[in-house]
Amino acid sequence: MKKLQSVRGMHDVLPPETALWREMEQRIVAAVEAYGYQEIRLPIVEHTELFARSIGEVTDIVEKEMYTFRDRNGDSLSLRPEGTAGCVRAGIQHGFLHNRQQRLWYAGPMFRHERPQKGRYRQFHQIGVEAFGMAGPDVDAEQILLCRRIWEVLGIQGLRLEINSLGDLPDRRAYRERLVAHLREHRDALDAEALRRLETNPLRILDSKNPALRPVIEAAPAFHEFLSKAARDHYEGLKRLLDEAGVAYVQNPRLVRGLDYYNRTVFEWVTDRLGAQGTVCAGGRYDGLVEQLGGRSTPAAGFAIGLERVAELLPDWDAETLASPDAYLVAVGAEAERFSRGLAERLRDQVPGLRLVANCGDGSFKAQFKRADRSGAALALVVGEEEAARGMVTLKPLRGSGEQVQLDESALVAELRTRVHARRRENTE
RNA sequence: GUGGGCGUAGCUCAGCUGGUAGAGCCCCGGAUUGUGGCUCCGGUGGUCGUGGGUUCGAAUCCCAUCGCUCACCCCA
Repeated sequence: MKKLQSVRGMHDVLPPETALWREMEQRIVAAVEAYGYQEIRLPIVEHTELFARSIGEVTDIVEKEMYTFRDRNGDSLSLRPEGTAGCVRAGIQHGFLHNRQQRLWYAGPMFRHERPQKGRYRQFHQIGVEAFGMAGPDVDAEQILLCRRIWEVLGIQGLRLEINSLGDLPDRRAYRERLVAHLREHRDALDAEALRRLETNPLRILDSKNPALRPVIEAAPAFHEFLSKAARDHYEGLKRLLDEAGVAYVQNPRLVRGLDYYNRTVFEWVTDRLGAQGTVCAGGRYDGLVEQLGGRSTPAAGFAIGLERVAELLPDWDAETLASPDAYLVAVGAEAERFSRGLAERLRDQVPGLRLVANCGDGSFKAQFKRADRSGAALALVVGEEEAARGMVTLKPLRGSGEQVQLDESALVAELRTRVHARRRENTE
């Protein structure tokens, strides 16, 4: 039989690494909620049409990266390649974008059929936020500040913020036309790649690394000359807000998007520590999307964080410790086992947040202590015939200093409460 | 879709110019009759990714194939 294996580009997260992920997610969510964003839970599968209409028919994502399949009744469905489309769809469907502001966040897996490499997977995970009903650059700035706070609480340093304005749709159309015209005039100077992009995504040609194209690219019209007054003011407003907040940024006029729905502000947080996939977080405005999907015209802005990439940048948290239980209950002998089963349940009742492993599968004191040690527990609780007969429990610290002591149950509960509390505080600092 | 690197025990790897498989870690037991971590002793565990070829003989050489990985491309 062929060896069973996970699908290419889709990975398991195992303990103790899962503890790192939980910690990371909890901190991000806490930061997001500190700005009043509320959680929305969305389906992983949507009608294919939703993504075609929002992300864009001719984008790489829609053309060749979506997991698309037929439902039993013939509908074309797709695994979501990103979160914004579903969020907007839900907003329109339930009418919660009408005439009001909304700040929402979501988290979960996204799917793109790409060739996997470092930082790029076929199932990857994002936490994203979307804000609706706010047209000014203040929300853009707020979201960038939110990002900064997230890096702060995660202890991640050295990210570079890049920003740009894509202008509004008419600006972009006008620019695109002029750019295509310019490139057509110099068709002979273009390479095969550029010629292909001329039809699909001409803005991308500006990114070409081929030095032979440099003269043509430098002679191309500059986009910022095509920005409308309103878009320019918006962009200037954003920069002023960032300056006031003390956020450092780099203007990158070549920062564009693989998704068609963005307009005006786009930004990315980038690292050079991850190899080729350096974008850790990307976002921007998409004022036209709600209307494009059939809702009433609604300004909107959002961003998404790539969790696999962020996880790679995390400081050295001690996964073993985060994942390990507080105590391991050792019980040897029939009487002791009986007593310890009841004891374990009472302790879980009375000590909030206690993570207690009760020994299963018999074993000598020696064997059970070995298990206790390997479980990573800070404490061993020991019940032998002697303790069981007297209703006592021996508490033995397994890490650090401290002698073992015999306690009755209420003293044990008190002791565990203070230890668990102290440990929780430690881990959230 | 294209290219580079790599596939040997659960994990990390060694195995030189072909002579038919090893270490460390992990796991289990013992030295310690109610006490883990250190040390020592013993043990479990591999169709050498898969298929074919060359050869008396292949983990080792050749071909194919699959997988992983990194990069191009694209993006979170």
